[in-house]
Amino acid sequence: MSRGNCQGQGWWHGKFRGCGYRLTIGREAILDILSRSEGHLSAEDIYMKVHPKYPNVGLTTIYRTLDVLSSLGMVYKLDFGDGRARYELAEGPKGAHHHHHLVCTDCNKVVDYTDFIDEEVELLRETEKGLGAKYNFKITNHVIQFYGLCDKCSGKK
Amino acid sequence: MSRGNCQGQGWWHGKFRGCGYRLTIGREAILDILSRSEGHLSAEDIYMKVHPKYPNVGLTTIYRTLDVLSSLGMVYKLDFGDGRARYELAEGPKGAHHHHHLVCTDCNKVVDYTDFIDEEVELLRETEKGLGAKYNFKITNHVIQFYGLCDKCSGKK
DNA sequence: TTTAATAATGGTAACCATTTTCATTAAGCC
DNA sequence: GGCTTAATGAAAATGGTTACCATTATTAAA
Repeated sequence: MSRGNCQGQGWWHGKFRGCGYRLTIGREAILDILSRSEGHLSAEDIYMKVHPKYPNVGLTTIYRTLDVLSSLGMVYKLDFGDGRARYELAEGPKGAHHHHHLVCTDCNKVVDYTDFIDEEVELLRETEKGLGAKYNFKITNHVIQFYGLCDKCSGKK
Repeated sequence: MSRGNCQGQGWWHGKFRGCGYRLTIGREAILDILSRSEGHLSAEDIYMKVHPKYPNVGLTTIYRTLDVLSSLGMVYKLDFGDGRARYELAEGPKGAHHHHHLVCTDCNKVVDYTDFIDEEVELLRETEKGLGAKYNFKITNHVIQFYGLCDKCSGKK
């Protein structure tokens, strides 16, 4: 297999193998879907997209794979408060832009924003350091999200 | 019973009536529990605490009441990522301290912190204004939360 | 290549917090 | 007290996610 630089079989190949996981058809299909569709897909969304091409990849595998991916830090598991988790690929090899989310509570539209990101990230980093020390927490993650009504939905009613 | 000035029947009486809601035993019991127990209670937690005194207040009513309370802004509905919602009284008449949360992903312990709150709130306000204008969102809410391992849990294993 | 060890899979049933349904009860107003 | 209608509770339904388990695929060893 090629050297470590992510050419030829997807940059994730190495990551999987390095952690003792096997790179299977199903997993590859899921990663493929995630990387080709910019968005926040639910497990079922992914299932729907994978199924036509690979009809024998079950929903269970989708969930299991997303779990693995998220524990490897390759995928972010997002919660927009509508009762189903969404998943998005973490920064790839070339580092997709870090962003936060703005969620419409009516139509569930999600806007990725990067405005203020620098300030937010800086404050988060600072806060993490402070809180971690004060409360003896080993902070691994954070959520910052805004909820409201989008253009269209705030006009209704 | 006394006149309208919030003496003797709880400060929430007026708020309820003013919005066309009826003040019932169940609702009062729930508010009572929420205001007396500092914490983040799940619907079932509340049910458990209400039940001994008012055995005929059902879980359904708990859920429905929490919904009303949260739509009135009297209660915050929180999501710590463990599959069940938590509720806490919003600032009462004397204004409890605004705080954010630090959640242990292992034992689900939650720390309310107020450190950095001022900076956070200021940044949030700014961001809300900026994002609202740019994306035409009417922002009504935000979440800022940290996840990690608490003192005890990071020591295990 | 054959084989053995074990990781991964898919279908189904289970899980469990939350909602819905609907007939009954109780609040608030006269 | 009587009336209108919101509120209620019990049970059933819902729906995303997980557990179970027998089967299959992958890898390393022989």
